[in-house]
Amino acid sequence: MARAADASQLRTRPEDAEIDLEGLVGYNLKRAYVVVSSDFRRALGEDGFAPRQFSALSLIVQFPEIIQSELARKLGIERSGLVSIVDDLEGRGLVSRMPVPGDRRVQALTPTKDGRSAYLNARDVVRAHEAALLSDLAPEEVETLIGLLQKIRKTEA
Amino acid sequence: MARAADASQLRTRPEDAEIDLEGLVGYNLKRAYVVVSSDFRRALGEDGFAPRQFSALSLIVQFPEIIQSELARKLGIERSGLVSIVDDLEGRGLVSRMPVPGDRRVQALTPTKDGRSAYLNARDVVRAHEAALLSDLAPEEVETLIGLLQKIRKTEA
DNA sequence: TATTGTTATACTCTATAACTATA
DNA sequence: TATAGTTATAGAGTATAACAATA
Repeated sequence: MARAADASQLRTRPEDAEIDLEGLVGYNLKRAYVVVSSDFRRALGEDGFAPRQFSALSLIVQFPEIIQSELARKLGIERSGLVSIVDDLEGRGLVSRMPVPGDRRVQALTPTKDGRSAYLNARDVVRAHEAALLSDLAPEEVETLIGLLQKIRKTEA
Repeated sequence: MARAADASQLRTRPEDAEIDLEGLVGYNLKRAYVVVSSDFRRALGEDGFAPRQFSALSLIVQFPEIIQSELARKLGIERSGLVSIVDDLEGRGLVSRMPVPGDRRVQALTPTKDGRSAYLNARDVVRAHEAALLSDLAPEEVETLIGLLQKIRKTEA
């Protein structure tokens, strides 16, 4: 052999040129999400919103009187998983479960005044966190990225 | 009011035009990752590799004799979290923990013959899964997406 | 003192199944 | 029969802290 090779650092066979974890969308999605979500938590602080609380509150503010089943559907999670999220938001006085005349099975979710302002405040923090984290990307790149991610989401069953 | 509004479906105030969960990179990343990873699991089957087993095996094949600490670092997880992943791969006979002369603390991870062929086989299944799932994206779009995701990863602490 | 692999432990997120009260 | 909310439960995945062996 012409050169000594560090077996732990170099590819050793021609077919290994095809071994490329970095070329997979799934792997890169996961790694990028870890970076963004941990920075999200850092930005929102110890007792701030976790990503799922923030998403849920955002949709409750956007669609006041949304019922839990519909919110779960929009978030892409099971109804059962939403219970603790709403419990938390209600416990903080940010959201109210309201009876709906005409169907006593359902609970309409409405933001309280505190909930609306807590949301608007958190939204600004989240925007600042994304702006700082994505400062290496041009605005068009961020738009492109979001468009491509939404294209992938649309392929869902 | 000129038109009746369904409060659960329409924005009701001007400032709410700025409420836009869909405009956040983090939210879209998470949703897209859920789509891709659940399709990954479906494609690889009940007792196939989970994403993290696949990633670990891929790097062990790419870097034979890699030590556990270094593999954890490359994967972006803690050393302690890698133990059960390697236990699983070793239990299936796909990877061996080998002593390293000169430093008796470390374990070098090497794929077995079965491990290498199981990996190459799984890699083909993963590629087919991604090709099918991303068939709405042009090849340049996939490249662009991966490039942008890697840019985000590079901002990590 | 520092590092490697390991164990114990706990926490977050999520899913499934079953229950209740309604429809 | 079917649906909305709920509870109980379990399983990934991951992190932190501590330990033994070794450097």
